[in-house]
Amino acid sequence: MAEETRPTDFIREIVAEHLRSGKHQRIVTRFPPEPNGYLHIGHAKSICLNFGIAREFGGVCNIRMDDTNPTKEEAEYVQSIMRDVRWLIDGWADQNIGLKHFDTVPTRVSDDFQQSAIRNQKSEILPEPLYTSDYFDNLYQYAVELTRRGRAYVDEMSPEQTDEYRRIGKESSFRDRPVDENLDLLARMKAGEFPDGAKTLRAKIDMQAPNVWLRDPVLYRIRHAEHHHTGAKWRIYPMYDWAHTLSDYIEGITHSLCTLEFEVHRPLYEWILDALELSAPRPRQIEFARLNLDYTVMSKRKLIQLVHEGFVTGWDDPRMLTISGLRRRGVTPSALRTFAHEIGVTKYPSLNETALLEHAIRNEFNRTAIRRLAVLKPIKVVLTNYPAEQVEQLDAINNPEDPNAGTRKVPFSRELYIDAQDFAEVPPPKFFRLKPAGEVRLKYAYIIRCDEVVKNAAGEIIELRCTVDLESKTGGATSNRKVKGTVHWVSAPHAFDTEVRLYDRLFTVPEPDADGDFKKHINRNSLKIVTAKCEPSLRDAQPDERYQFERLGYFSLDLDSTTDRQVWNRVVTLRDTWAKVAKR
RNA sequence: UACCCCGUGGUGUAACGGUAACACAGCGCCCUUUGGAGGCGUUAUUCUUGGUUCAAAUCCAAGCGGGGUAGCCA
Repeated sequence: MAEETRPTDFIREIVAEHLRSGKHQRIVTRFPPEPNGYLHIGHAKSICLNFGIAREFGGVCNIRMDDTNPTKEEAEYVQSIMRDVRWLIDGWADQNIGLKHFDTVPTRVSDDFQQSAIRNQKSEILPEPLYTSDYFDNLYQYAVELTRRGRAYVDEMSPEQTDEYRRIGKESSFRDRPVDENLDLLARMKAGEFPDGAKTLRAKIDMQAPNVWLRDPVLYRIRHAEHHHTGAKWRIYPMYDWAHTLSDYIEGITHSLCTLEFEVHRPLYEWILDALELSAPRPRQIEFARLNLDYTVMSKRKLIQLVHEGFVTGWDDPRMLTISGLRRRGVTPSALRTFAHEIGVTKYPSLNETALLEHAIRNEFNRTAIRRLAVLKPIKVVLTNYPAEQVEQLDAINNPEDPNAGTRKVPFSRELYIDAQDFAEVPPPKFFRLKPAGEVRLKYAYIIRCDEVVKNAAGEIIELRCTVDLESKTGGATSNRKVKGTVHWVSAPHAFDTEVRLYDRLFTVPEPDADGDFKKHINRNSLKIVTAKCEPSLRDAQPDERYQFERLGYFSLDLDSTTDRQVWNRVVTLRDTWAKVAKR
């Protein structure tokens, strides 16, 4: 399997070296989402990287909610994130997930601290992730320690002034406050004595540093806000750099993998570990390029606009590249993992073609999907020389790629449906399908010839009257006759109707946000709903099964399905070389 | 503007100083009771210029191009 071939990237090389040299005995990575939105395929890349490394090197990947900003985060997102992560790694890295250990918060009390993996019990109750906010006490103690060491101070400048001073490299007049005063002020900040924005705790580094993140970054800000996880306990909240670095340290993370935009934060990450003189082994931050895909947008901000402004039906709209959208559409975790594996991991900010994702899906589904016959846009075909009351049960192969999938019976009768696209009254060149006086094979059945095109008053085609070569059935005398085209069909009296949702890309251009106005490139025809005619055996279709409607694509049952009416999602079309030829 | 990072076929990745490999996409042919799948073939003076070396995609320098950062967001 593709995902089993050994992937080697610069991060895995570093990890392997750290194991070889004995710097670490056991690898601990982490996936640290902020619970302020749904996970998307870019997060999937990160999940596959972090859990993949834990899995390959026999380590652990902690899942930690990076919840340091009470005004932006909500508990409901925690549930969706957990669901998405577990779905994506299920059956693959279950043994490597690091969760909250029986309600015990990790506390690094010794150098050999190690986070334990918790077995995925597959219970209905979602296990609890780790939370940065569980370390708030710890983080505060570290802040006191930093202040005591004279490496931090309480500042009173306004946000605007702080920005301005940072830009020009000027020191705050509060910078050289005595340690005792800083300690006192910090304690009073914590006690809630000051209003929002009145004071901050700042690291005392170097206001002239070329890297602006070293120009006395803010470590704590005052926020009189309720936190989704810690409630009303805190009035000061740590900033990302402080919280993330020390959470990594507390959990014994060995490799802290993040995206490129945090590259300039790394000196600060290391400064924090140094300033506190924290004992080895220390975590190491390594950055990689985030996932970019063509014909889509990836940021949470833009995805949320698509939802709120009604361009899609929700976070799990099958057109959305959120994990929940992909899941609903019918993409499997394994296909997503294969995709993540195939795009690789580098520091080059690339733009990947969505075609690669489609390929990963097709490649897997070709091996696993059950073949069925369905007609999306029916045209009636009447076989004039076939007995009116006769019904044959023909053998059809369930999956030519998998002999064990066996066969099934498909009813055949005098009246059928074929797809409108498989008939042309005035055929273009190289049209191998049905045309007046032309022949075509009905898959698993007979060769037919079109004798007559019947139209209504409006000139629309009502039915095709055809004759069937009665000897041409599989195993028959003329079954091996050379006929250029083969077409799918369904017996009219036996077929049943279903709703089928056909999806196209959400945007019309490869880089919708290149000009800063992605909404004007939205594809208004990204969803088409049709009523399809399906062969009877499809009545038993299962939600977790993937189907190929022959010659059309791969389909999956949508959760809107009821006992009365099935709703299908087209996950991806089949490769269609004829469509390309026809275009020219 | 300052600082940091990155430049290998159309796209993405590999080659770890020894003469450019793989996947996807495209195109052509073969095969086919899915115009699917499969098989075969085809696409690169490794951004530029200089330097080091017997030897450079790999090391060094400059230029050019792209990306990131400059929230009391993460």
